[in-house]
Amino acid sequence: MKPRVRFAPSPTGPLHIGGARTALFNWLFARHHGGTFVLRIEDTDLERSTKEFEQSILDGMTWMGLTWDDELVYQTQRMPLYKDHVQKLLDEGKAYRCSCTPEELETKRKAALAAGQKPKYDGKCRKNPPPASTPAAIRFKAPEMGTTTFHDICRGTISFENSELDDLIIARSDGTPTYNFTVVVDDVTMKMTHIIRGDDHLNNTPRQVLLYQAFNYPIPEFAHLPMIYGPDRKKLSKRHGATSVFEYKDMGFLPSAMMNYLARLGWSSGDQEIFTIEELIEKFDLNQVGSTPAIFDLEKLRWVNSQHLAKYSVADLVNLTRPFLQQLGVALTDQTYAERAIASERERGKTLKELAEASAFYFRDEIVFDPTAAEKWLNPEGKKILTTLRDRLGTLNDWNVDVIKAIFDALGKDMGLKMVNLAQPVRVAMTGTTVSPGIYEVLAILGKERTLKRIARALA
RNA sequence: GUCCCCAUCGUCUAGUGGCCAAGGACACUACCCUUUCACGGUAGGAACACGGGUUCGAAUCCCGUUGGGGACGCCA
Repeated sequence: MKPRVRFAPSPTGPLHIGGARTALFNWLFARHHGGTFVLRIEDTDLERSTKEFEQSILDGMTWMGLTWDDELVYQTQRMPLYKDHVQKLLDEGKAYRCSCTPEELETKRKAALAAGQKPKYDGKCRKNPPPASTPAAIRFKAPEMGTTTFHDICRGTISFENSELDDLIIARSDGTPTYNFTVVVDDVTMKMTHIIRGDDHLNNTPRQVLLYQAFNYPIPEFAHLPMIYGPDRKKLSKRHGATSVFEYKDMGFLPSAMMNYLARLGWSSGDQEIFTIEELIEKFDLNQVGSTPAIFDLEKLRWVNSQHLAKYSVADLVNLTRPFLQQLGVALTDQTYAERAIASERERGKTLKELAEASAFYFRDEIVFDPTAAEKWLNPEGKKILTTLRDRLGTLNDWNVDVIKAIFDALGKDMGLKMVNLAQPVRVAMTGTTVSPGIYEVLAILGKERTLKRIARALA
């Protein structure tokens, strides 16, 4: 049987790293087995759900390359289905009306917590049902005794004492259904075979299993993925910095690298670190997913990104880098020039943004001098070197690495200088900084005209 | 507090009872390459949380302890 899996985000925020990882594992599982991956928008929280967030999540999925099958499913469009299911439980005496107010419940919850107890609904309305005229939420009548056990692909058998659970609300007093209820109704009616989701849902699972049983529905396979933590070992959140996938896009990470890195958080295939998307699909399966939480490591992501970057042709790299250069106020006009420039810098940036920043000097009419670098190298000694160099370079007809190197070699000998003392003032004059590709290469790419212009400006 | 989950280098992980005096990768350090910075190369430090079992044999199985996390909503 081909698996059917889903990713079920609620549109109350942009797609974040944790969600992207969950979506990725579902997607890889479906693609590996030739199954179906569907997207369900859990928008029953009318207060916080927005169309903007929904679009943002969809855009994030698209950017990551996580293509979904079938039509999008919206929970808000399935209200009749939930109503029927609620009614069914009510008719069968498996649910009851509850008129306890949220304030009342909150007070009891706080009291229980203060007394060191697990907050649980006390069953007031289960014993004394409110009159039909009063407004009420609907609660599921959960068994008070016994044990609920289910199987998890990542963790094996997990069981909870039913006495730990309470009668959860399945419909609010305004009639809208709640999460633990819709999830069960949807997963069953959408014929999901595997529920792959974050570890934080593990505690919800026994409640959901009880609902499956109440409806006499078959129970799917569960796989609770270990969570992703920040460096402080707490659930990844805003205070850990960038959490939205778009922030990573803006930092210059490639979707394939994000996929690769995220896949390796909790999953592995021998000693392999770098995977193409095709390899990921081919090799991924849930039985190689571990159960230990992982800490998000930006440095490793950068390295993975650099490995993916290395696979691109120079022409592709130019296109990839263009938007980041634009953001720096730099426009690429000459394709050949751009390719030579980017090619010279490609080993020097682990992200597209870093690559753009390192390459920007090639394209600026007036480079920006780093004060420390200028002070150190554009001193009288440096200027003397630049003056002499300008004169000698000016006589050249050919302009390539070989002839430029010859000029530097001769100049070094004539002035009795080590190459580093010769190269650095020129480097600062050309790039504004002390860091760049080989100086002959930089000059060769810049061309005679730009080179002489920049020397003149450094001398000014 | 209660319940549930987790526990191999700083980090991601390999390991499914003997092939492990624990392997790879990121990061770090040193050296090489070298006109700077990278890239690349070589070398190095660095882990089975602790205590009991089971077994001829345990990183691997069981129990406990400790530590960490998650959940305890008319949020999802």
